[in-house]
Amino acid sequence: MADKSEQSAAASGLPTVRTISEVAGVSPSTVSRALKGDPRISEKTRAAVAAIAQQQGYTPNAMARGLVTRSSGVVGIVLGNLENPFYGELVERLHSRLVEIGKYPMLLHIGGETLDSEAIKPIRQYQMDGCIITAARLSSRAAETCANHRLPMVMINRVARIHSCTVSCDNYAGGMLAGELLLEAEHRRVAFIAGREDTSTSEDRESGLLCVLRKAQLTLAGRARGHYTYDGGFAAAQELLAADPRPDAIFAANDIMALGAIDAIREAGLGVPDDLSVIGFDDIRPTRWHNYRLTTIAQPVEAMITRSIELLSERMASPDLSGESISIKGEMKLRESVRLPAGFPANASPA
Amino acid sequence: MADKSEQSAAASGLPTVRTISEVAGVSPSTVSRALKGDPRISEKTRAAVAAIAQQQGYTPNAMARGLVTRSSGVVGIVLGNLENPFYGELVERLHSRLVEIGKYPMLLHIGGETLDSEAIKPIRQYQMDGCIITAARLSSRAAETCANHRLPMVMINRVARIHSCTVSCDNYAGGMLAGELLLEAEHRRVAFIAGREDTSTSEDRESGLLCVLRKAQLTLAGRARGHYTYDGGFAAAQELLAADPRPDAIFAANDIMALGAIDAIREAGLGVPDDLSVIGFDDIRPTRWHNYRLTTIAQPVEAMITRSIELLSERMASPDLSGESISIKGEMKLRESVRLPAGFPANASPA
DNA sequence: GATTCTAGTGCAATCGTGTGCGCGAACTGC
DNA sequence: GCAGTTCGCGCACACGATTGCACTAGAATC
Repeated sequence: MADKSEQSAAASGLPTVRTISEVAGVSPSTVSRALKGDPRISEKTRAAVAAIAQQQGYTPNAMARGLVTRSSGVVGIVLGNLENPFYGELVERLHSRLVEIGKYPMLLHIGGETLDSEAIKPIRQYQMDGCIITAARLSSRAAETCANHRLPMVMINRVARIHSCTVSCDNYAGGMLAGELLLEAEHRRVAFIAGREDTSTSEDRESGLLCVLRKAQLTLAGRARGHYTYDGGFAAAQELLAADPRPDAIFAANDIMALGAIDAIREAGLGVPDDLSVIGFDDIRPTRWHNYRLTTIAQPVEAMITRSIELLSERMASPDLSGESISIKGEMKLRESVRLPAGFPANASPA
Repeated sequence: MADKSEQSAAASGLPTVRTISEVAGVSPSTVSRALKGDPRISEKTRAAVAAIAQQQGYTPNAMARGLVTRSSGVVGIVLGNLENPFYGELVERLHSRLVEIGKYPMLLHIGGETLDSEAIKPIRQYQMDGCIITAARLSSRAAETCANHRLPMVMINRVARIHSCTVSCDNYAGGMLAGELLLEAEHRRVAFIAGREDTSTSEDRESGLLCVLRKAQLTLAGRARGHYTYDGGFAAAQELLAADPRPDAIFAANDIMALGAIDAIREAGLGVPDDLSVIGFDDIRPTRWHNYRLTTIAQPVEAMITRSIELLSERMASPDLSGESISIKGEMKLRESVRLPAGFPANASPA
């Protein structure tokens, strides 16, 4: 017995259940149960074990535990392009919420490209409990792997092409909000800067805008692609400005492109919002910078994360729950890149 | 035998070494060795095992492996405030380099605050192989924990208060570069916007600047704190502009603050670089935005990451290597926020 | 042809934790 | 006082991969 204890101590130097059990004079299983609060263990034993564990600085080995419970406590995270501050904010909050529920996030992938099966290998290697995906599309093989593995998965701002959960901002309603504001500000030549080809977010935001325009018997005064980047937005705005007559308002599918558009408009010698109004989507930090003061539709990040964690937790507890899609309304943030409608109260939000 | 195989298959559905071994008609140990390329296994057996593993879609269980090898393949990552795009860029590249060497990054902490011992718990739980820390300070207890654990650790842009490795930009030389450029541009009233109180990066950049000024028999024309944020830089610039005579150039300890400063200067009705030159540090994406075109000292991110991974790899292989500090020179990026020195070639870099 | 050597493989223990089942003691009820 | 129940705990195995050592078969040597 003493030999065994010395062996394990020599092996890693860190206390294990056996270390604790020998000090406490009980069996390893009792230690394990005591620390998990198993009701079969007497309160007296429990307290004694807990005290010794505390004093020895015991921390359970997550790998050993994961091996037998088949639950590693690890959640995979796939991030979009971090040049867009939106994802930075997202991952920061996601991280703390995951830690709160006792899970730790492992980075699977960063960047916008399609997620291939190589990138999701660690999901199987580490027997991940779940996965949160933002702004990337799974390759068909990768999706298949996830499905076979019955991996609880939540996609943020992505439509589900496979059986899974999604949480997104109500992009269609957001597009409508933007359109309504621009119409109230008496704009009639509204142009749109789209994101990437394959993203439903950009499409939905555009559809919302179009719906509102149609009701007012208007059509789009211009349309260009901005690839969700500043440079893309800049170039797209230049393209739109070349039209004759030029648009009097631009709605960009996200903030980064809107900022690019503002700079392009100004570089063309025009003023925002004097000559053109610009409205974005996301409400990232730089929209508040004094140079921009961009009016935008804020994504309800807090609510989206709360729901994502809920959906994920539920499915980690019962993997057979069916897929669910949640859509949350965004909120208009009125700043100074849109000409205010006549007699419009500065601090009110349009319905 | 058949029973056992069916049991393990039923347990998880995924192939294990045993599954492979039974199909191949060899023992699990042979499978393990064959897949690791052990020279004792004949080429014929190796190929057969590899083929079956491939066909069955076998992926080794990292937790089981980690349990016995005491190496989890996980590397902890501590990130600074992701509102600063610098860290976004950093983590994106760190991630891909880590994956290249077969390690996976787990997020330990995001944000600028001191790292307490709660946040680094997963290091022990998951028996992490190493840790990369950017822009956060360890609490004394956390540092002690790392030291006891002999955790290979590399800090990026942080001075080591404990026995470990650091990789940083040569902040002092960078400060000198900035100072020299401003003097060549015939500025004589140079002000500085500092970062947070406790950061050596800000201090070193300031010292470099001061050294150059001193040589030219000048002193700082102003100094304010910007807390490494846009708003902080904005407010700091306002404070500096209130001085009489006001500075004719501002060096900010990082780009985000420099951008805030530019906006403050313009909001005060002054021009950049006509009335004041502004220079930053980091070379984040927004410095290239058309509205700013900020001259800055670029951190050698690629080189810094390469060295960090090297240091970490070496120490994961031999944990007893002693601490090492590497400092890499940054590079001046000439843009338009600094008035060009008379007769200064636009595309040359100052010595 | 016997012996030594080597290449190739299998056995069994191990890492640290969780858990089904069994066992003894105490307690209850009549 | 005895049977049945409950309570508290330990035994032993499992999870999936790695690895030291033993073992076998064939080759090489004398």
